[in-house]
Amino acid sequence: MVEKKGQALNERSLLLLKSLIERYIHDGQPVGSRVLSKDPALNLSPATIRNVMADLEDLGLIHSPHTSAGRVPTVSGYRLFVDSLLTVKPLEISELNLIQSSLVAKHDINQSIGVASKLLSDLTRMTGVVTLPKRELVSLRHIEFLPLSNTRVLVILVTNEQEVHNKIIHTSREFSPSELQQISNYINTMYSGRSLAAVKKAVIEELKVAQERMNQAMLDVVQMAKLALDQDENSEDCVISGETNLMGFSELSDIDRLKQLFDAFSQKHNVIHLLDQCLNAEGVQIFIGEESGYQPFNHCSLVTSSYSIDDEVVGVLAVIGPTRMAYEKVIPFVELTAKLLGAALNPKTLAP
Amino acid sequence: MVEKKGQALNERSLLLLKSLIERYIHDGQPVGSRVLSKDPALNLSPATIRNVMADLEDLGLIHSPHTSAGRVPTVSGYRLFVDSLLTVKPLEISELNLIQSSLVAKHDINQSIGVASKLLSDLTRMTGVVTLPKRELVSLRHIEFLPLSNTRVLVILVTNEQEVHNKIIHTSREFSPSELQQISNYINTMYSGRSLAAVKKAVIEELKVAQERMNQAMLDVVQMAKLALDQDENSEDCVISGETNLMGFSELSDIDRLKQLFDAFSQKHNVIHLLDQCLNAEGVQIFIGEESGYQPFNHCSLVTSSYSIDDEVVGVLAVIGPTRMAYEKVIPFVELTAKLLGAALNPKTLAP
DNA sequence: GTTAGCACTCTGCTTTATAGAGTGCTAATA
DNA sequence: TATTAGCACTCTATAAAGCAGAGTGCTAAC
Repeated sequence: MVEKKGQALNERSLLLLKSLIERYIHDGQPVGSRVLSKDPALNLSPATIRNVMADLEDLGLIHSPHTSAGRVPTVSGYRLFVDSLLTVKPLEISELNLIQSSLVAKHDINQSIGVASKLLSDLTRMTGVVTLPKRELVSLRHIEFLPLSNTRVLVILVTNEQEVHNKIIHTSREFSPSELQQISNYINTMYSGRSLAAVKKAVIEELKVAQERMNQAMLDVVQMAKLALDQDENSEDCVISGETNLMGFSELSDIDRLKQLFDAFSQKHNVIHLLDQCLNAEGVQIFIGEESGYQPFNHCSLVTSSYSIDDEVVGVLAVIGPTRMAYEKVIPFVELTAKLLGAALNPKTLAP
Repeated sequence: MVEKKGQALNERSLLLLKSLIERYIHDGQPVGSRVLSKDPALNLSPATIRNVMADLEDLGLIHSPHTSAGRVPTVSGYRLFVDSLLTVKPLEISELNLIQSSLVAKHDINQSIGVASKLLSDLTRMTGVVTLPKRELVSLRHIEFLPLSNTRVLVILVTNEQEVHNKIIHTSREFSPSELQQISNYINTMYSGRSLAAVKKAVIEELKVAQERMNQAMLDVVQMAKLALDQDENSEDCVISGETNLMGFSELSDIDRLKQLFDAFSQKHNVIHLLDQCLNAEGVQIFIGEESGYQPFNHCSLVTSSYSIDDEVVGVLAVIGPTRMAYEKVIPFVELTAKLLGAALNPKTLAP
């Protein structure tokens, strides 16, 4: 038995680990050999179980808070569990219906995002986050310039049927309403239908050409377009709901830890940065405890999934909760919500 | 002494109450007769102080957590304190400068509100709230309609130089761009410069007239205007910052209480409703403990002030913290912030 | 009216005792 | 050789007991 240390685990050890973690997730208390011995799937005596547990502890998969206290999973233990041991549980019909009906209802983008975030938090009783669709990836439908006072111009940017942005830019000189009209006409005919990223790229290209050719009219157009497309920094990039749900969990009941967590939620940019990493990965991705690399989430897990509009990944959503969460339910739930949110945002699937 | 019960308090008792509350606010622990006897302003023996404290307790101004524990102020005690005993402390120059410079900087309305809220929370190390200016009270500068698909129309509403709203409305029939142009021209010439409330009233009046005279063109105009002006329900009406600051206070360290408090913050509408009550009152208003009548705030105090643009009250700001807060500093601070926020939002004081 | 003195009460902390849970090790068993 | 029963041991959690300290209310003296 001692020689086995560090070697691959056999079937029985894995089954035992699975059983232990399931039990711990359910009860929230360190699991001892006695309770596990009653699991009919194992059918082992407490003594044998203790031997196996000692092996698992040597491998760093479980850990004993103190001598007389059963075992709890470590991060590595959870990792192994979600990667290869987990039996995902199909969603209940009622939940499925709720998600479907909530997201299908007529909403603009922001409302849909809000609904999704609230669904995530309400149904899991944890915290839900949804990032807004990356602006560069949606396409330009229509742009409009309205003169305000002096050199200030209001830009209205319609990205698809549902979504309208507005912002104020400061131009280098004063433009007349008809000039502005001309400029927007030009941009609309040239670029509408293309993605904002593509438009931005094209505009920068045009800028060079216009400068070379000393084409003032063209220069006005592209400079204006550039100003209009430049990112606004302080835009709210994600919607978080159900923060207070996390206050109920005993593993997060430490007030300092909670403060860090809630500070993180109100800062947002760190959360966004973390989620942005998932933009590339398709499907569900999980961060357990310190795996997120973000200290306030050390005692939390994130179950994330990117979501796509028309097969293009545009955003990420996630459920945040204590490491001890019902992964087998949360994972399929996050997966489905991502899928349905993507569908709900797709202009093609919307009634005109 | 016994006959005095229920009668007006003499000078000395009030001075003692003041001293006691100041001490309690400073230390956060029940104040006993021994410590108060060392206050040179009182110059009384512990025994005498105990007698006076017994009177104050009979009057419900202070309260003893248990037999051997000094006294703490009750809500009535705090009330008397802030109403008649408090010596407000002038702001420090550095704070004054910070507020001034932060608010004077060029911002649009939303940014100014955010800055004010953050100032309130940062400088008090408690929670800051600022309601957005009541929309009815600002005046219409410009309105514009852009056709989207079918019967959907994008409304751009410019209320003053800094502020732009946009929303989508559904019209009864399809309008051509030129029709929309005509309609907006008409509304702009007729109503711009008037307050939104006045415009709304006038529109409803016109609606009747147009219906009577069967004037279809006019009917189109006013119906469109009405749709454009109707309130959007789910608009975010206030900005809260520094929620997590409240996690540091021992009197709020109960996790259930905190949960209630944070739920209240994320719901917002109850907070807004509470603050709306202060719209009528000029100057600083204070709610201590249960006085707010809103259960989650039972262990908190609110120091509120309305703020005005051009002598017209348009919104409210507040600091929320534990009942045991440094009122003498918070009050002048809230007062000043309200004044400077109002000035910062006044278009007349802004550079064109 | 004010104050010193004193018995009394209540908290908060430390100490001690006890029951219970769970372990690791050893020796017996299949 | 793998499994199991048995047992001494460790650690926690909880309650009970003891004790110092803070503060009070009351009485009697000033």
